[in-house]
Amino acid sequence: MPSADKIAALRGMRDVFSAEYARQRQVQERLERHLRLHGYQPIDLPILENTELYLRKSGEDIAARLYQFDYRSRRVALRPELTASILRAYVEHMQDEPLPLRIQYSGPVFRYEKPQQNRYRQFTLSGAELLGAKGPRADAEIINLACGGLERLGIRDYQLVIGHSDVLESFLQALGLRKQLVNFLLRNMENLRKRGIDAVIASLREIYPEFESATTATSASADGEHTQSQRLINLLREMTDDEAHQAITDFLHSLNIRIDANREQGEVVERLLQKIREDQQGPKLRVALEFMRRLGELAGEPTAALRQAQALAADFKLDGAALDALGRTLDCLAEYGDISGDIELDFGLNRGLHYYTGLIFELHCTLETGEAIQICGGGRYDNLVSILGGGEAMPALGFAYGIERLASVLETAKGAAPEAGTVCVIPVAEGDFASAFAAAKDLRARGITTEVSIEGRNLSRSLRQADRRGARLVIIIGEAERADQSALLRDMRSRQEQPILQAELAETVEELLSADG
RNA sequence: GUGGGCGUAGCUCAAUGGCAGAGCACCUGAUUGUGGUUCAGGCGGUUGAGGGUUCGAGCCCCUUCGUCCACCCCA
Repeated sequence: MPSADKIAALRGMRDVFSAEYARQRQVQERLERHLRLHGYQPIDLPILENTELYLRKSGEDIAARLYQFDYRSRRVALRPELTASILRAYVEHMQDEPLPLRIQYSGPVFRYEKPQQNRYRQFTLSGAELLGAKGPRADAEIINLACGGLERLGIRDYQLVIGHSDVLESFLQALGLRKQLVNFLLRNMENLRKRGIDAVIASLREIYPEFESATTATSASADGEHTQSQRLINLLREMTDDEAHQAITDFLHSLNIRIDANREQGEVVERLLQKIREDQQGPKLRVALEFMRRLGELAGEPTAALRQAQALAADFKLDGAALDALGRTLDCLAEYGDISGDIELDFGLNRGLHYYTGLIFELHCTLETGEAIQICGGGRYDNLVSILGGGEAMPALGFAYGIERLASVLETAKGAAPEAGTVCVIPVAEGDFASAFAAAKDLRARGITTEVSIEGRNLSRSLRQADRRGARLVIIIGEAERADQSALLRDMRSRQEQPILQAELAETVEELLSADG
């Protein structure tokens, strides 16, 4: 028979086999129990959602990695995470529940990224969300819960990294930077830390050429301060976006100027306005970058890092509310007294999902290769409910573990092989299958894993197969047994066998197996 | 998106430019009702695809597809 081209699994998708499968399930089950013991109720959510759910606030990089498509004129997407779905479900069905609400979930998610070691396009997230709770107590509960799950799995050697997105974001906003620019900077904290300010500016120019003038070191228009157009520009700068927009539109109208019909008038005005405002972004941008550089250096032991951050905040005349809250969270966390991993503060920490509004944290483990691997991420997202159309804003936070990664961390520690067929029933001839199936049924009813050999090989081969597949006991039913409704029960370890009435088979097998322990 | 590695039997992989091989798996027999071993044999290939160089290409060159890994980012 001519064989057609082989169909392989899609890139980034994985087949999970016996030992690894068992390990992943075990991890999932233990975590579910752990979270349940803390009052987090499991719920199940759709894998397919309206694409819009992920576009509202997840951030561009998530959007770019979405598996999304049109299906019968609807935009749908495979979920890249579950927090958005949880909140969607909350807004849709759970707004009358008493708060705080504790929920857990587990299931596959999809992200179209380049696959590599410990990174796949489909993977499993298990997580918890604490809805309707604010303040350091709630923050500490979630962190402690996330760490507790690791301990529950026997992982005591891990690193907890805590950050706070408000410290940087509120500073950038207070500076009066354009929103686009703020978002860009938030995304590039890591970049700045690794490659320096120049690299960030270069990348800014590449992505947003309209900020070109803001990124050049010297301002060319310094001596144009008193020209009439400059006065007009200064006036516009003092207005809000809406006011300025209206002013320009009215101005053009009053002069009876018509704008090229190919372009939306509003768009032209918008661009003009943007151009006018960029010029003043330069100095602010430099202050922002300097602040980021210094903030990014603050990482390490919590008390010291926090003190340095407070000093930095004072230097830049920043109110330290976020830092105080962080300090209280750390105090609350200490009260639990069961964090056995290393704790580190990192003010440069910033996560890919852009809906975080306060606390953010990650858990890392070390693989046997010595390589660090992130196995959990989470944080606070107080405005996500209102973004998703909830009646009123609600404080909320949560975290999620990457199950495959957790399992790979445990792989080194303990690799319990899954049990294969415990009992194998071998019918010798065609006429013996009915009896064999009946015997197997009895055994399974008692919870004993049983396979029936259906290959139709001779007895020698069948026994060999049963043995190689790890059978503990073999039941042979053939011509000799047929007459008196018996079966031959063979112990594969002791190589001893005894005839047993088929009616008594299940009970005898159960006794033998329980004697094994 | 950037940079590497690898595509050879069902699977894992060998093969200084010179007869395409091994292990595992599968099948048969030694053994027609007694297993992990052993032995004998068998099945199995357009060397990812297409083009080029050469007397000769699995090997060198170009193109393309697939895949793994690193950077980026993340779980």
